[in-house]
Parts: sequence; C-alpha cells; structure tokens
Amino acid sequence: MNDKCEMVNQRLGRSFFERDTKAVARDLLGKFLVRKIGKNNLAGRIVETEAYVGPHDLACHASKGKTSRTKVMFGSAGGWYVYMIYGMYHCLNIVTESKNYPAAVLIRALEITDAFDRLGTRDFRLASGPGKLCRTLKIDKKLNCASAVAKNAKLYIEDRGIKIPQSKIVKAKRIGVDYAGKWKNKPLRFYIKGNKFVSKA
DNA sequence: CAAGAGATCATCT
DNA sequence: GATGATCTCTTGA
Repeated sequence: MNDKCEMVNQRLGRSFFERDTKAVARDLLGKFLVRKIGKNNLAGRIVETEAYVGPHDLACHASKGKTSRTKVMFGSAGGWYVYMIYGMYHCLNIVTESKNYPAAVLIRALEITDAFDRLGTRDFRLASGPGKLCRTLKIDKKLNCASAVAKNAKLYIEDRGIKIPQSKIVKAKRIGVDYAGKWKNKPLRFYIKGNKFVSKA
C-alpha cells in the first residue's frame, strides 16, 4: 500500500441501517455524511452519534406513540428523520431497524472534510453539534422522510474505508434527555476519543 | 472559565 | 398552554 491506494467510496445501503440501533450508532463513527447542494457537495466525517433505541426508550420521541411527527421512525431503515427543536435548530436522525419498529440514530457532530474552504471559514465548531451541523449542511424539514438509500438522495452516508478501532470509541450518556427517567443515564452516546469536533456538552 | 438566560416555534395536551 | 435530542450571548468571579 502506498499513499495513492484506491479510495473506495461505498454508499451505505439499507442493510447497514436495518440492524441493532446501538450497533448502527457505533458503526457510523468514521463514516462520511454527504450533502449534495446543486452541483456541489459538502461532506464531513461523523464523529459523534446517539442511539434512540425504540418505543420503550423514554428519550425516544416514538415512546409517545405513532404521530405525524414520529411516523417516519416507524418506516423503513435508511429514512431521514429531521425535526425542529427549540424553535430554531434542526436535528438529523437516520431511521434504523425493521419496518414498524421505531428507532433512530441522532447524528450529533461532524468533522467537515469536503469543500471546507467554500464555507469561508475553517472553524472546527462548524458542525460540532446537532443544530450546527444541520445549519452548515443546509438540512431542514424539507429532508424529513427522504431516504438516504434512494438512488437520487441529496443526503446520504458513505464508507471511505476508515475503520475506527473499538479503543478509540467512547460511550457516554446522552445529552439533554434529563426528563427520560431511568433512560437518561444509559450509555447510548458514542464519540471518537479526543476528537475536537465532538460537541462540547 | 462557569453559570444563566433568552431566542422562538412545532408538537402534543 | 407547556416544553424541548440546542446554541449563543452576557454576566461575574
């Protein structure tokens, strides 16, 4: 192997997401989120995620049942669940597990890689949080219910051959879910140890 | 540096 | 009518 070794940019398909939510959340670390805007691409490496594991998880929006907001989580794996929070930010999730089982992974932070310069700044905080990464990649409710595994997806996830070793992955409790009773402290947040693009909270 | 408050609206009661 | 899977700004030690 030399430094010209082939880059394999393999788009993740439905089978990747149609698995245990914790495994998907962990395995998404090191994958690349790609956002197509017109002819341009913005992309970044996923460095932080959280798992929302099902209807019994009191932090998962779907624990309140199937509503117009949560119905996308009951759909096929690989769907995007985008919602607005605190009246001004969006959060990006990808639906996991089998159809009719509501679960998803929140993508919390990215290390912007592609087209960093076009953003006009190289600030490492550009996508270091769920609201900020949506703002930077221009993700809003128009993408809610779209699919990351559709042929013409404008937002999808790529494997570029990077594998994060288990020893570099930190498990921690999720952020901002203190209302979730005994679920609030479960170690369902995953991030890359020592990575400065991880959110501060 | 840490702690606190305000912004602002979709969603559910 | 209350609240939230957040972020930024202000205050003060």
